[in-house]
Amino acid sequence: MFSVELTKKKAIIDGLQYFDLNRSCRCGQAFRWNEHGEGFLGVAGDKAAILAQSGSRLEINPSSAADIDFWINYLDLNSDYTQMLCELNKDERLNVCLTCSSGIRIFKQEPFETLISFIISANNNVKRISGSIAKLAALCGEKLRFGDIDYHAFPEPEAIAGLSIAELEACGLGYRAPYILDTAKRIAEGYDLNALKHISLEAARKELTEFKGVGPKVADCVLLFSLGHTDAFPVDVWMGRAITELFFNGVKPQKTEVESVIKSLGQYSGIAQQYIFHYARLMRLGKK
DNA sequence: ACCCAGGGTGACG
DNA sequence: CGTCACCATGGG
Repeated sequence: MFSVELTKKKAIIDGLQYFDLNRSCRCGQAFRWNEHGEGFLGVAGDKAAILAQSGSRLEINPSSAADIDFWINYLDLNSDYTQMLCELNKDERLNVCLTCSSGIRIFKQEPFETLISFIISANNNVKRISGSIAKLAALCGEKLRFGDIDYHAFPEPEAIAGLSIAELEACGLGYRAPYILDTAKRIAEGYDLNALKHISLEAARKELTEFKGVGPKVADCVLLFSLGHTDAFPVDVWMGRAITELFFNGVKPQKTEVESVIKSLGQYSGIAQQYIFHYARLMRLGKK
């Protein structure tokens, strides 16, 4: 599948297929990856890494040498996308998306971090979302060092739960501040997000939308990006446009018609969603 | 000044 | 059940 070569502190992965670091880091699934030299510097939880790709070769430079397996799992490199892509490519309407978006992998993120991040994402844009998360981490995330790089871990639920509304608003969270506070308190009190991995998509959705600031779209992002539900299908403004163009010849469909299309995409519809989303933004569908 | 951004809430019918 | 004004904030 792929080989791993370990040096003192780095790992060289070779023989990768269907992996595009640049697209995966920029596609809007995670908000703590930034360009760094030839690659990307990212933070997940309390871990950081510098990643650089050249063809089928990926260099992983982790903040701790013990985290190589963590990053291989985070990047979902152990999954074989061959069969899934083959499955999705049977739908001709997806061909153009899969071509333009090839190599995007769904990162396996931590549920609480993902939940907070996507509550922030509501009616917001990627640049501002990233900025707010960075400010939140700087405010109450553990301060850590990676070589000569200072960074902050994503805050623990208890840390966010201890903030005031004013402190949260200072992170640029606007009207979402009380949602973030309430959610952090619930998790700090012991709500187990990981349990949602093992129940049905519908039941998990219902649970998540009980959190303030979490509607169907945010719930599906959390389910897809952190809870292993590959058939969760977030529909935002871009997806609405893309579905209208790709599946309904530009005529806005009914809600039930959209649901029918999603169902037809099968158990990997969420992965397809990511490819379609990237395609829609790339093509600026619905804009000049 | 207006519109938009990986939408959700609450009120109203 | 569906619709819709409103919600903070910053960039285009």
